[in-house]
Amino acid sequence: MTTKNTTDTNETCPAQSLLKQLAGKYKPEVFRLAVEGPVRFSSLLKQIEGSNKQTLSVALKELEEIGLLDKTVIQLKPLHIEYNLSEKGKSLIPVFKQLEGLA
Amino acid sequence: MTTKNTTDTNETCPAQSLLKQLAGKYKPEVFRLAVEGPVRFSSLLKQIEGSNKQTLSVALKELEEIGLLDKTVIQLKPLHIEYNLSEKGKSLIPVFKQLEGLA
DNA sequence: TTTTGTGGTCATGTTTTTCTGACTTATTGT
DNA sequence: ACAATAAGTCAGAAAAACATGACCACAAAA
Repeated sequence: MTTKNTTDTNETCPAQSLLKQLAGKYKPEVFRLAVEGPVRFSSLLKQIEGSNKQTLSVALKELEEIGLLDKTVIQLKPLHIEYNLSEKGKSLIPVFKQLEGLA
Repeated sequence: MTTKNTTDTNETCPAQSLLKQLAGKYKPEVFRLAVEGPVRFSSLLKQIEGSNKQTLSVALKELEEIGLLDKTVIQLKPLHIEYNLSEKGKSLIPVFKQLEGLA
């Protein structure tokens, strides 16, 4: 495993980790939908063809963890949760735009 | 029930595939080095810590396939091959720059 | 002649990611 | 009472990505 560095972050390339985190299944899709407005778990499940709970759940959790989405409990009574693009998330919009232009 | 679909082409998001193709192991790293000048198989293997032939080989092949790198045989006698950033590849530089700024 | 270097492929493992189906807590609808 | 919706979790299986070591052709150096 070539363990040679004290800090275990062999990240010579800054884009590497971010890129990996963004590329996960459904993530670009979720991001794109979140740009248009708040998104919800069950709606995403229906909107994203072939998606499944587990993967979507992990995708949302990770997008939240890296600070691109904010999770908000809107109501407890009929449980209602929303995910919104954070400021950091918004700062990624131009990157996506460029990417889409090249795809 | 994860909605069964007749047509199996679920590419609603244009950034999706490109993002996935860029995020593979060593790929951002290779890209970054290719920005600085032509890169070669064996040099990359040494430069990229913990890299292995197989994965690197696949990475180069895929970067070539999606048209980001151009492969050139420089010499046959002592076999010498170079990979250079293509025009499409160069057009991705600003995207990477932005990504690095946010990472 | 054996080793070194370039640029890989191939078969086989291991690891990570993704998928499936069952289950949960709580509320509203029939 | 029973089913449905919301927003998930959990265990296990399948698929995709990644790593390892052997091997190949060819050339040059020791």
